[in-house]
Amino acid sequence: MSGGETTETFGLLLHGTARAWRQKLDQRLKPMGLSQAKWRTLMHLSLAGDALTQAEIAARLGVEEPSVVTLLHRLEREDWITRSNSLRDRRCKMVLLGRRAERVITQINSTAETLRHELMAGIPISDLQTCMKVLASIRDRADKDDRLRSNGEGASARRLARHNGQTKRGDSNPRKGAVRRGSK
Amino acid sequence: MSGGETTETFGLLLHGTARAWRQKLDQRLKPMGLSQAKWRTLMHLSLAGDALTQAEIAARLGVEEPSVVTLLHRLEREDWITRSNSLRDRRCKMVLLGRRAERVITQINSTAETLRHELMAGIPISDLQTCMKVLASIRDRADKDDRLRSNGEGASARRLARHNGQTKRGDSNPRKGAVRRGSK
DNA sequence: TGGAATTGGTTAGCATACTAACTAATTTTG
DNA sequence: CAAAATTAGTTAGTATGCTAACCAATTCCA
Repeated sequence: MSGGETTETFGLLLHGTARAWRQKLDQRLKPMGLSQAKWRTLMHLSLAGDALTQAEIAARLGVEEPSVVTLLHRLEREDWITRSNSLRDRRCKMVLLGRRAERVITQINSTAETLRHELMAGIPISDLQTCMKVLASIRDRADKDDRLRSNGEGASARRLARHNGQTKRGDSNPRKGAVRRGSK
Repeated sequence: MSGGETTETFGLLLHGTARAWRQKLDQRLKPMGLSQAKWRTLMHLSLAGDALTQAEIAARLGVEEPSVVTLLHRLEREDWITRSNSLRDRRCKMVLLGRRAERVITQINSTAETLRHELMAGIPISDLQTCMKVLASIRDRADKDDRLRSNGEGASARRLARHNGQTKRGDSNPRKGAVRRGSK
């Protein structure tokens, strides 16, 4: 290992911890027929208390829209949610919880809560808070756009799309013309 | 702050941070034709300094063997590695770095190193260490097997497959039927 | 007001990871 | 030693996520 010891391990540790957590949660929710992606979607819908558009869901989950398309397809196919066209805006589809989901939401939340408790039991609150501060700091930096560095153009406060507001991805996304292809 | 708030955010934060880090790394390595999964594989091969079997690679990466199969397929197709049958054990395939990989390994490592530096710049070492301690603690707990607790059955103290040793996964994998006697 | 840009959703194609079930080779054991 | 079990690798099928490219509706603005 070439680098500093501390920094070397951090990435692996962070990744490994998130992974272990996710897998454990998956493992416990699987008997209910739910993966983490599905559970998180249902949870956000439940928190919202109201129908959401797919774009809003994508923003809250922190994933791209095409990802939620298939995710919602699966959820719909399994009767967890329903989708209907918005009357306001004919582009939108409103997503809301189905009966089946409402019945198990609390159960699901308590499972997740129990796991959280188990995993963090005995860790001093202050350490936990320090850890969260560090993580938030790292995440904010990682979320920030590069290209302030490499690219000399305007690059003023581009988007910063936080994934908990409903800011969509107003990125430079020239869908139509002049795209670069053929890389690899 | 009372308990709920802290624990509520932690999972999301952990997940989001790991995710942001991963995406940033992917984004920077992509121009070199490498994703994180590929880069990590090459790094572990490089660290080993010698050929590894696929099972060893899976253990080091912390993924299942079927996952490395396709991963190595892609790496081989793109000339990053070569695979050959072992002379010792005709079941095994030995995997080793190709020329192409050797040439860029250092470059790859330095990219990752730079990113780490950027992301953690300005964070006090002591905070970082506290954070790592917390993460390690959580990960260890999440990796541990359940069913000592909730399940009253024999439970035969499974193993605890750490994903950094070379412990293989003698996991619950009853391929055919009815195995499970006191191995280990 | 009418074209241009933006936004919401979709499809297509790929990357990554999983479990289940299989084959082939080796090791364990009765 | 031969049967049984384990180990290494594979294939098949699925879940989850991504980017690129597209359509349709809406909004912006000259």
